[in-house]
Amino acid sequence: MHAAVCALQAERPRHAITVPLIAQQAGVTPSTVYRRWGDLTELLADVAAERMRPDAPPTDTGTLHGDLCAYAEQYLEEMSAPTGRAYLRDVVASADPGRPAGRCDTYIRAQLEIIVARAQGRGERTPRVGEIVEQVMAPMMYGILFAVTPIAYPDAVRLVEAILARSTVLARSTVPAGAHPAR
Amino acid sequence: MHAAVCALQAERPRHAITVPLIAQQAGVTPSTVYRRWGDLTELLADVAAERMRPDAPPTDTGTLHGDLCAYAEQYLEEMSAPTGRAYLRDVVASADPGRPAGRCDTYIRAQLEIIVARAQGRGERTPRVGEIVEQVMAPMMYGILFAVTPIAYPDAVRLVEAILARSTVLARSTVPAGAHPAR
DNA sequence: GAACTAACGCAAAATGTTTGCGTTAGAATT
DNA sequence: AATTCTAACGCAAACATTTTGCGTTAGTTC
Repeated sequence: MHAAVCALQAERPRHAITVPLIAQQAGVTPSTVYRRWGDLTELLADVAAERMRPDAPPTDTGTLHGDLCAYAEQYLEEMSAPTGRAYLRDVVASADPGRPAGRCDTYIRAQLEIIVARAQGRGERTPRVGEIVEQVMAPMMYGILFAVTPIAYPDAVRLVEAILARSTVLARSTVPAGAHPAR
Repeated sequence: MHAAVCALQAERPRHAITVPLIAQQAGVTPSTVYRRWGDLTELLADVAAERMRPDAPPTDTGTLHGDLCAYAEQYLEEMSAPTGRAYLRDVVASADPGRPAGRCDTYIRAQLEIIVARAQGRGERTPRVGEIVEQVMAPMMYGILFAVTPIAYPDAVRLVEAILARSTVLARSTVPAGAHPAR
């Protein structure tokens, strides 16, 4: 079923995708879709959330700075494109208590968790995952979904460097100078 | 027409609102609605964006800290409620080039502009509006739209105090000590 | 092995959406 | 002031989608 939706999304604009079409593509009747998902909105939200599930751990560049930049930039590139924005819209549009949007949040945190754990394993000082979500991912999401002047590649780097600079400053005031590299 | 939508939203769940219903409430025919807005999604997005237009300047508490807290808390209270979340969803769901979501961003920045200008008029040092959007409003939006553990009242205060603390720190390194109060 | 459950297909009914055509009200032009 | 033009609307028919009742089937439990 998810495959059917993806196939149609690849060849038609969003507003031209209907439940009967999906049903036909998937070889079932529309009533099956309606009974399982309720309506088109929920189905698309479910598919979009599933598509956002990471298929691999974030790339390991050797430094926290590199890992965060790579992750943020890849996410931005994916979600600021028309296709990605449509996924985000579909995910947010759902009013389901199953909360496809919540799954996105979970996926993001899981990836960041890996990056942070790796950095700590290398002895790097790191912000908490919640802080990264708040100060890097959230502004990017806002930029993608709301901002009139769209957010761009360098902004992602700036956000990452800002939070790293802050955690360094904080660190300097709580641990002896020189206990860890400047970045 | 907007009044008709609001009236229906006040007495029915979101999924029970249809174009023919709105048309009847507004005393027009459905075709009028379809021709003007295209579909229900766009109409709801338009109405939701309009409802977010501020009807008054932000309350003046006498300090930047107080103004920002008041604004952030009022916004959070409004948008984290089921009704407000529905507005946000409707706004984001639109794929219109007219970008109802962009209007929200504009409204927010306009209100923050007022708060910042007032603070500067009092001689307070302030973050830029863009920074406040990025570090206070964006995390709140993310919390409302995505987070599994919902964002709450104290978080808004924390976000405001964090950005003010940062701008104070920055200030200390670029202007003579004592040139402005600690907060 | 029989009863139960959940999910599905089918088809009809209900509801929502699109479109062509005629009308009207207001603005612009002469 | 009369005329033309335009944009928006109502109406109604054609069309598409959504909902629902009923019968069937596959898988599960007792």
